[in-house]
Amino acid sequence: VASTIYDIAEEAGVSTATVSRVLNDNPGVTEKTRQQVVEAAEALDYQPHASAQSLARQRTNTIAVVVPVLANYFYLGLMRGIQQALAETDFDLMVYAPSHPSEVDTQVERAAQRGRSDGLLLLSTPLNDDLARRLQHADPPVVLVDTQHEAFESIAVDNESGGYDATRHLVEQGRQRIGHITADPEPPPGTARREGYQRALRESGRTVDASLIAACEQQTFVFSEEGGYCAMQRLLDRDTRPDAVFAASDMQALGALRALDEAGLEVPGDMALVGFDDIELSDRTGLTTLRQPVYDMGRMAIERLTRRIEQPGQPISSTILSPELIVRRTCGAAGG
Amino acid sequence: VASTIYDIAEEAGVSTATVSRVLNDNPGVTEKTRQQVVEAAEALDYQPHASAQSLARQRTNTIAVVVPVLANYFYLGLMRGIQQALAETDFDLMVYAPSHPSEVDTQVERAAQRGRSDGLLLLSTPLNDDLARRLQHADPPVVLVDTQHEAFESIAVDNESGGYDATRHLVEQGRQRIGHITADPEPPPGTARREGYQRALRESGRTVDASLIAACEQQTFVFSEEGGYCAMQRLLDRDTRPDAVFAASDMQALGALRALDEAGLEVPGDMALVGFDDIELSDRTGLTTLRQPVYDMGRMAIERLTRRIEQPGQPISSTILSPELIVRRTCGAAGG
DNA sequence: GTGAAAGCGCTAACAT
DNA sequence: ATGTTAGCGCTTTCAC
Repeated sequence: VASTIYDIAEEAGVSTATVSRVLNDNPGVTEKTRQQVVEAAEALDYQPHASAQSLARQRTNTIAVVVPVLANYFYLGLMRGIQQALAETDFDLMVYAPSHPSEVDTQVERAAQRGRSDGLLLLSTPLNDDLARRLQHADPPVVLVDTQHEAFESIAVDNESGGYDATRHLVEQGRQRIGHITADPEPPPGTARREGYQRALRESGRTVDASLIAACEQQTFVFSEEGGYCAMQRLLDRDTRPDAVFAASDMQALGALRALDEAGLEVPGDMALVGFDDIELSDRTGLTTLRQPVYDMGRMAIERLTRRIEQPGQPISSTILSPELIVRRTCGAAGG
Repeated sequence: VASTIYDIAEEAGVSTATVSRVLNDNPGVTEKTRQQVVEAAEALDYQPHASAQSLARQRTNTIAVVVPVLANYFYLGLMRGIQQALAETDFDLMVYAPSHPSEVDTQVERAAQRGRSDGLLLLSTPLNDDLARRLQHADPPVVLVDTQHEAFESIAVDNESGGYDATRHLVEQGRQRIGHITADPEPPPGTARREGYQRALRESGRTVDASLIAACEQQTFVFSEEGGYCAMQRLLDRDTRPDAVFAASDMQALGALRALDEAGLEVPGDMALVGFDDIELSDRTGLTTLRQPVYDMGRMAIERLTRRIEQPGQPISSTILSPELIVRRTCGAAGG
C-alpha cells in the first residue's frame, strides 16, 4: 500500500528525478511542477523510505551511542545533553547498551557497522587496541566521552585533579585517616582518581596506606552502589578504621553511606565522605562530591561529532574539563 | 576502502549470490565453496552494509521507542526492561525523545517512517485520532506502554485501582482530610488515578472536596518534581490544609516532600504522603507508593512487539497489571 | 550447487 | 527545466 516516488511521478506526470528534486528542495524546478509533485505526494500520503535514502545517499542521518548501562544516573545526565543537542540537528539516535561487560566489543562493532550510523559516541567504553584499530580504519567518526585514546576525539573530566581536590578537602577538614573506595577491576577514570587521592596524601605529608583502600568486584558494572557498600564494609572490618573516605563515584559513596548507616556510624561525625560525579541523587542525599558537567559533556560530544561528520579529517582534539567540588553535608564542612 | 560482496565474490571466485548464501547461512552451498567465501570475507574484513541489507530484505532489525523524556526514573525503569529483552533478540534500538511535548507527533511520525524500524514502542505517548489512524494504516506494528488505545496492543497498570488503593490506605491510617496532587494538563493515567482517589473517598463516606486537589502547570513535562512542589505549596496556602496527600506520581510526591520540608512540616506527623510509580528514589526516601512493575512492563512490551513483527495480524490484546502498594515511612503506617 | 539478473526505493550525474 | 539512467549494496528468483 505504501507509495514510492514512482507512484508520485506517475500521478504528477513527471519523472522520478523531478520528484526527488522537489522532495529534497533541490533547485531547478518550476513552481508549477513543484506544486503538482507536492500535491501528488500528499494525495498518496507519501513517506520516503529511510533505508533506501540511506543507501542512495550513503548517509543515515543517525548517530549511534554505546553506553555501558542505560539505567544509571551518570549516563542519564549525559544522555540528556546528547538528546538535547541532537534535537537541534536532524540526526536520529541509536542506543547500544551492552547487557554485560563482555558484550561491549560486540555492541561497539554493531554500532559501527557500515551503513548504520554516521557517527559513533562511546561513553566510558574501554577500547582495546584491536577495536581501536578497526574503528580508526572504519569510516564513521568517533567521539569518546569519559575515556581517552590518542586516536580519537574525546571529552572527559580531569579525574586526577578531581581525586586530588576531594582528598585535599578532606585533609583540610582535619581528617586524619583518609581512605579510598575504588572498583575492581578499576576503570581508567578510577585509576586517575586514585592517583589524585594518593598525590594529595603525599603532598600533605602523609603516607599512602594500602589498608585504607578497598575495592570490591563489581558484579553488575563498574562503580555500582553494591560495590561501594561492600567496600565500605571491608574498610570497617579492618583494624584501624578511616575517619574519612573518598569514593571513586557517587553511586559507590551512596552504597558506602548505606553500610555506614547499617553499622550505626554517623556521617560526617564518625566518618566524612566525598564522592565523584554529582549525580542527581547526591543533592538529595547531601553528598559532598566532585561535579562532572555531564549535560555539557553530552552536548559537546554531539557538537564535536556532528562537526566531524560534516567536515571529516579535522585534527583530533581532546577536551579536559575540570570537575567542581560541591560541598554538602557528608564532608563535615561548616555551613551548607 | 570498505569491501562489498562483489569484492568477496571476486576474491573467492564465485558469484555474489553464493556469497550472500554463505553469509546468511543459506543451504545449498558446498562446504568447499563456503570455506572459500568465509576466508575471502575475513581476508577483506568484510562487514555487511546495514542500509543495503535493510532495503533488500525490507526489514531493518530495529525497533524504535518514543519516550517523552529519557532522563526520568520511570522511563529509565522501562528502558531497562526494554534493553534487557532486546538483548535476547537481534534487534537494535532507536530512541526518539521529544525535546518538548509539542514535538511528540513529529517524533512519532519520524520513528514510524517507512524503512526505519520494524516495530514501534510508544511510552506514555498520547495518540490523537489522526496519528492513530496513520499508525494503524502504516506497516510497523505498534505497542503502547502506559497508555491505551483500542486499535493497538497495550500494556499498562490499573491506574484507577491504584489511586483507589492509595487513598484507601490513607483512610485506613485515620487521615481525615486527604488531598490529591495531579498535573495540568492531566494525562490519561493521571485522570484514572484521580478517579480512583475520588471513588475511595466516596466509598469511605466522604465528600470530594475540590479545594483539596491541586495541580500546577507542568513546564518541563508531566508529573515533574517541580509540579509536585508547586502544587503542595498551593495546598498549604489554602484555608484548611489536608493531613494527607496522594500524589499522582513519585516525582510529584518528592517535590511535595520538598515543599513540606521547607514549610517546616513533619512527614508523616503533620502530613502523610503516598506517591505512584515506585521509582528507585522512593525507596531511598521512604516514600509509600504504588509500584508499577516497570521492568516487567518493558520486557513484556518487547516480547509483544517482536511477536507481532514475526506474526503480523494477530488479535490485539490489552494487558492491565495491578500496581502494588508499597508501604514505607511517609504514610505513617506502623512498622517498617 | 552455482550464477545471471532483477529488484528493494531512492539519488545524482549526465543528457536533452 | 526535465528526463534517462546508472548506481547505492544486498537479496532472491529463476535458470542452468
